[in-house]
Amino acid sequence: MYALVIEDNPDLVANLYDFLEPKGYVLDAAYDARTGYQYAQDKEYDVIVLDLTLPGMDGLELCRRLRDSGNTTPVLILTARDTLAAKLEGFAAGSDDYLVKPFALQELDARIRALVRRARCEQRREPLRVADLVFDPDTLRVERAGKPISLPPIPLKMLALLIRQSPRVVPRRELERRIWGNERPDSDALRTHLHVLRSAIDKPFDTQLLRTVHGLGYQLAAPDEVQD
Amino acid sequence: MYALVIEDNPDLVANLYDFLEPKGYVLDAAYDARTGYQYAQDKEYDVIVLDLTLPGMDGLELCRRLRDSGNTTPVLILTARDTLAAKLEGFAAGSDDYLVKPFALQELDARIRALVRRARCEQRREPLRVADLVFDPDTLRVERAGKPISLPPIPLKMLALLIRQSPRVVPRRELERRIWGNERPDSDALRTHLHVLRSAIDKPFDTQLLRTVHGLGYQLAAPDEVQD
DNA sequence: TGCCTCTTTAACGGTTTCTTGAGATTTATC
DNA sequence: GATAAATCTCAAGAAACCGTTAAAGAGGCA
Repeated sequence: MYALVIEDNPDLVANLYDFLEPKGYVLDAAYDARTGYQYAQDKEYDVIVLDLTLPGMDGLELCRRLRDSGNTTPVLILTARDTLAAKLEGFAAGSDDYLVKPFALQELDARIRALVRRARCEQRREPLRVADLVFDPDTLRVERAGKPISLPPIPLKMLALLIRQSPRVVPRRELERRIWGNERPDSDALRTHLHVLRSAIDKPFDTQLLRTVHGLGYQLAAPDEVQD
Repeated sequence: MYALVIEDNPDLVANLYDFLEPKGYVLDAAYDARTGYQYAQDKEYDVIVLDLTLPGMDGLELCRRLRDSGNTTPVLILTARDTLAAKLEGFAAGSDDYLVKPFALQELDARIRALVRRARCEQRREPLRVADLVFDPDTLRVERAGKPISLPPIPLKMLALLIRQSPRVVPRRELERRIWGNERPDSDALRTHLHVLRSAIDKPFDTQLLRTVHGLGYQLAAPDEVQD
């Protein structure tokens, strides 16, 4: 789980590292608002933990800007301001949760997990479809036009990611991160796996579902949803 | 917005009605756990507000059973138990938020809204529009007057920025900063990209949407939104 | 051990996109 | 109107990106 901590108190950040990393989090920390905003825009996180009193920019302003720019990563505000008005402002700025200092690290962990569980929207248990392509997340079976298709693990994972997001254009970086996490290969292996996936699900058929959006990412969608 | 309140204190329930219904909620109330569980299974709610101390069954147990039976409706726990252990138990049972009594009704409202926003998985974001120009932030599709338009990444990003801010005049510096961060190119490349964007979305049509405000910046707006 | 599949790395050619710079045009100001 | 500053337009070389293929590691399994 990837989390971005935007907080200017180094002691608190150190605490978070100590407590959360053993639990499987991968943390990035930003000590001022500008850096935090930049990180949030450049990388994909599962959650952003945000302090409100920051050098550079108000935390609320940061949250608003993220939302304005289309970023939907869950935001948990962590602050000493405990007035009702402050909380309401926090939610109005587009945050998802508001935790008042001092707080228990375990509660923070629990709240983050609850948030991420929600935000991933993975409740779907029925087969997913795009045009005549079907993917069953339970059995991991893939078929197109009734014909079963077998895929190696990585291309299968890519398909799962893409079909869940369909017809969204999934940025290349996001795909890489969801597949390899932090230790992505040195080379551009994504292209090769994508080629395998494409050969399996598109090549034998005449309508193409997996499209490349040059410089941006990949998109799995029925032709009538995209039309050029 | 449909909410189910499972709570045995009639005064509190009455308060919730008074406060939430004018805000557009439609409330169902259950005064014991068994009834609450029944309601939750029979109808679809946007959110369930759950007290923990209930006649019939423990609130946590109710929450667990809901989750076990595949119900993914957001659950907000509302209780007087404010120990850390109780909170952790609440989240472990599958709830999404935990609010300790006494609480402000406005905070409850804010938290419910945040939850519902998430749970609806509105990752299918609404297309943005200015006059007959449409931009879909998910699929990155751009069209004007029904005709699809294809754009390179940077002009596309500029369009995304401008259309989100419409009809604000966005200063040139701000555009540059949002696109390149701090390492902007040496030359004035912005103009070229702007030119590409303009050729694509304005040139083939007779009303001009992307205006230059000399000395200040650029503005994307329908003609009737601008004062000359 | 030997065969198999999967993953990674590397290289090529083709394509799209980005930057740069220079000349033409517009706008503000006097 | 004239002038300076800001902006627009355009084309060409540089850089980045993409699809494809091949071959070298890595690991499972008989």
